[in-house]
Amino acid sequence: MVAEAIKAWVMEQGLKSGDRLPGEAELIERFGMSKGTIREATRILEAQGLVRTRSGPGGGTFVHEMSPDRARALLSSYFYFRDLSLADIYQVRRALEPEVAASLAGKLSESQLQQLEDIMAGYNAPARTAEEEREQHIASLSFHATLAEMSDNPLLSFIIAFVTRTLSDLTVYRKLYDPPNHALWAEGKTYQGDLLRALRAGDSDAARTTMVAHMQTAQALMEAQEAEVVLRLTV
Amino acid sequence: MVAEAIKAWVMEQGLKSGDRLPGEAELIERFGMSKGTIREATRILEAQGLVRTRSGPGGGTFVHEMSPDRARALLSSYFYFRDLSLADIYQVRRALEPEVAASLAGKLSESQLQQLEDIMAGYNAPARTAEEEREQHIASLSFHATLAEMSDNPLLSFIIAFVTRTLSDLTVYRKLYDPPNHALWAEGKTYQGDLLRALRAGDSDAARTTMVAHMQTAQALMEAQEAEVVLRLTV
DNA sequence: CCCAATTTGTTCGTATGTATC
DNA sequence: AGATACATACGAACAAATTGG
Repeated sequence: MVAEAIKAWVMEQGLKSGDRLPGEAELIERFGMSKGTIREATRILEAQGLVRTRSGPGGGTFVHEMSPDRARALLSSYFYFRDLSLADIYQVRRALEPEVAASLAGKLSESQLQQLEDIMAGYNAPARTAEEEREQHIASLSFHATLAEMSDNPLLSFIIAFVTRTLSDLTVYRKLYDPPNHALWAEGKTYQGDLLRALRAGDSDAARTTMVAHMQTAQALMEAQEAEVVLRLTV
Repeated sequence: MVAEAIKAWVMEQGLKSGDRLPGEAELIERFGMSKGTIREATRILEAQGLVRTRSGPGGGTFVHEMSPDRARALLSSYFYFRDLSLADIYQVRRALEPEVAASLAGKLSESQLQQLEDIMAGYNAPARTAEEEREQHIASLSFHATLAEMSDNPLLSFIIAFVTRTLSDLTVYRKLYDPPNHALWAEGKTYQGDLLRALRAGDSDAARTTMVAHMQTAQALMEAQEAEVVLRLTV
């Protein structure tokens, strides 16, 4: 396939992000294909997020560093036909997030800690409507994604961002925020406060055990809501 | 973009894997675009692994369930510009693999256990050439990918398959198998034997602690090799 | 503000390849 | 073998976007 050939050529040339590929005319000549075929090939590379094209003078096709969001979207379509359960997702969260918390204890700048506190401030007051409840639920998940982004491990950051985003989608899609479960929810917020204190104090063990407890609470909360939804649907 | 429109239409229709999309002619009519543009769109969907096309009568474009390997390849290109270190990869492995081992203890059929033993048999005898060492290294990683596939958690399976494959690539690319480090390597094999016994016995705690120890050994092995490589290159 | 040059984007007509009946 | 139904490929013309004078 032509796209593969172009991709191989680009890697062989050692092109970096931002570098320009030859224009359509030159690619046609170099690979001996018609314009339409070359265009299909560049579209394929674009769909894979490897390249981006602009028209106009100075335009063309450029090597592009895939955004985390694009990678997440591509991976999502892999799981489109594979149904992930809450238990599946939380098995991964329970294993990874305590590890992240422990590794970041004492390593965060004051502005980073402040950023996390700002997110928490978004759900200090109890939600009164289902709408508010949904927003707070999402914000609380973004707390975890933000924390993961502060890790200098890009693999770990990506996985946790992916997992929390998937959980957000599930929450909204299946309305897992309604009805509100205030008791467990408040307990979850307490854990996040404890976690922040441990991170600031540089107490790695406390951060880990707090996160473990938080994950258990969150999973219990979500699974209770899920059971509730099923009940509502079947009765 | 047309590809997005088609994708949305497919999801709206609730088409499942194997279902046929309208032919080019009908797509042209339905989306009001020319042949070439429609073709580019289907190529984009094909590149994302959502669709596959066949020529001939009864051919056409079909909804397709993305293969794990395709998903892995797409995700790999995300990390192409982001350099993953051994420490990054092992931070994830150390957190996830013991969890997998614990959750599978006592749950595997005899034929699954046999499959794992067969893989181990491939590196019973010590390697004598660098070539053999490389093959054994890869086989030992496939032991972990195979174990992960036995989990009924598709998210966990995918992540571990991705991580072990990335590690294989790194190993080959940076020749981390040469020179052989027999002492640590033998120790790693012992752990895998212990692990199999724990899995067969259904001892979940033993499986977990064995895997933890194995991960530590493996990371130490790999990092020692990495240091060795750097030394050879700089001296 | 408009014009001209450059480069991708789209269309149409036609021809070829490929698999099924 | 031949007809049919479909994707694949080519080429030439035209459209749209962007930049610089």
